[in-house]
Amino acid sequence: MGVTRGKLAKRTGCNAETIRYYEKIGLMPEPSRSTTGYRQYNQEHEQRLQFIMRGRELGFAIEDLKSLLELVDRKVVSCGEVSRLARIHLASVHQKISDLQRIEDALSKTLRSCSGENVPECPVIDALFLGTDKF
Amino acid sequence: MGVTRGKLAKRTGCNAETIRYYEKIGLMPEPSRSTTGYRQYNQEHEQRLQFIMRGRELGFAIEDLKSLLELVDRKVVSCGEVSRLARIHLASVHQKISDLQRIEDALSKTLRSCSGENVPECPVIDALFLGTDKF
DNA sequence: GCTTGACCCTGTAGTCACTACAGGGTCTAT
DNA sequence: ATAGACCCTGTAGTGACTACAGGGTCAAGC
Repeated sequence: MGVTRGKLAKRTGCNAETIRYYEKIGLMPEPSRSTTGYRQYNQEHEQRLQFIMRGRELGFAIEDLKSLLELVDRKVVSCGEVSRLARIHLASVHQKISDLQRIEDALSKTLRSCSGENVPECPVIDALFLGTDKF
Repeated sequence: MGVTRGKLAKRTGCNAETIRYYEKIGLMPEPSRSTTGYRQYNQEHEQRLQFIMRGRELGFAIEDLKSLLELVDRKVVSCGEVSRLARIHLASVHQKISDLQRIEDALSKTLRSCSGENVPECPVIDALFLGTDKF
């Protein structure tokens, strides 16, 4: 009863080594073992792993997911606490986006003044060396 | 003649340990030393470090900066090659932004359906567990 | 029954770009 | 002379994995 690590990996799309890693850091519980020591995963493990994978896709840190899963495990899921964590995360995603947009802006401005030809004057290099006010 | 590592750190705003790290990985050259073994940095080192710092701020990877600085060192800076590297980097910044925007979208959509009150039904947790088509 | 190959186990080291010690030496000011 | 701020080296830690090395196990085919 129960699937091996490799099969769980295939079913979820998670790397098999990553599953072992999640167990090591306490994000996935230790599953039961076969007589020969093979891990045996059940439906609950699969759901939990998918929870983790969806959370990671949304950019939640491992620690965030630990907190969320702890709430689930203790069955004290309160929408208040969850939405607080999610809003904090949303704010940091927002911050990352605007940082990257600033970078994109500076880069594309500099590239626009670049001929792209094989001439030795390069505005990209100059901008990095001289620090124009673009950055 | 020349400033110590700590002083270069202060002048550039770079962490002093980071300067040592950049030397170790071959991004900064080994400077000359005082009789007692202290590193002595000059103007050229400072310019190079600022180049690196501006590049990092723009999200260039260390390896990218190595490539760019190699072109500079060999005095074969051709705008063609530089702009090629910069365009590749710009594309990856662009990709990151749109990934994050997708995440932002999914998160804020889910949060909108969340009351934020202390009720046990939480759409954020449900979304992670059940995998709604939002993600 | 034996072999082959695909799986599983463990622990450890590598990735990236730093950061933070520990355990020593040096420099400057009082 | 001594205190405190600096400098040196090497190493270990971060986050989130990934990739071995060196073994054991399982299922299929012959």
